Amino acid sequence: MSHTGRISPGRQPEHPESGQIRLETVLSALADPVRLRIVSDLARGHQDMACISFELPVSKSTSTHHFRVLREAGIIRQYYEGTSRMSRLRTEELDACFPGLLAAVLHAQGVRV
Amino acid sequence: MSHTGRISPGRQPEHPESGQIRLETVLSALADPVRLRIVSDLARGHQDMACISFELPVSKSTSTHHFRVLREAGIIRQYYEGTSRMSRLRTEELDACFPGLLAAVLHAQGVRV
DNA sequence: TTCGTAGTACGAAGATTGTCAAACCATGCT
DNA sequence: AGCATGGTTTGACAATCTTCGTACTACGAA
Repeated sequence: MSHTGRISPGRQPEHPESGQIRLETVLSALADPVRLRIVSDLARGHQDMACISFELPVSKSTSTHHFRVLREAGIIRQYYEGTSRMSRLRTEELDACFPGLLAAVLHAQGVRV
Repeated sequence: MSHTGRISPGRQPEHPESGQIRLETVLSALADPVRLRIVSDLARGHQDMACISFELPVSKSTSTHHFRVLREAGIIRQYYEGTSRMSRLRTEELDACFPGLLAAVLHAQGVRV
């Protein structure tokens, strides 16, 4: 883990910019139990987790799908670290777009903010 | 509007109780442009509107569908007044279940709370 | 270079969703 | 009674979503 962390071209996942994040897309992304759990886990202090460490009740490919939905909605940011794909919540950006939204969702999920 | 407002049996729409309202269902219900607009319109002081007065860009039956989704999610309460079905936001109950959620969504929609 | 690990890509199957038109029902008015 | 209005029900269709297994790629370690 001491080197560059080089990434092969075409492996940088696409993220929407803050200004492009749409409310409906965010709500839609959060309206799924698996994704809601991913978001809750991330907020519970497990920032920058690899996909594998979530222990989701779905297959690998389904897992990839859900992370992509969250990423394309603008809810998480992902980057590679070795073969692992790390995820973190885009908390500040999301709060700038939709103040209080993520906090309300997390609070409803029992995550203390 | 001076009389009893009698309702034929079987026409009282079913609503979930406060305790039965689920976050995922609420998020899912709000993740649609037509329904988001209905909720915004209701919040913009048009409480207790008949379905007809929303001027939605969909057919009658689709309109019925969206109002049902909102009602079954616990977001609106509906009752009959003559042949009209009136709707109102379940603001307090929703805020008791998921504090700040509706406010955040409405704020993101440009509705001042 | 060979192998294992972490994840992605690609169908495909099945369920859900948003939409409509047509037929229907309930209420109020004439 | 008859009619107009507001809404519901039904059935259909297309699109999207969730899920999976299989095959594949990228990286790190031996």
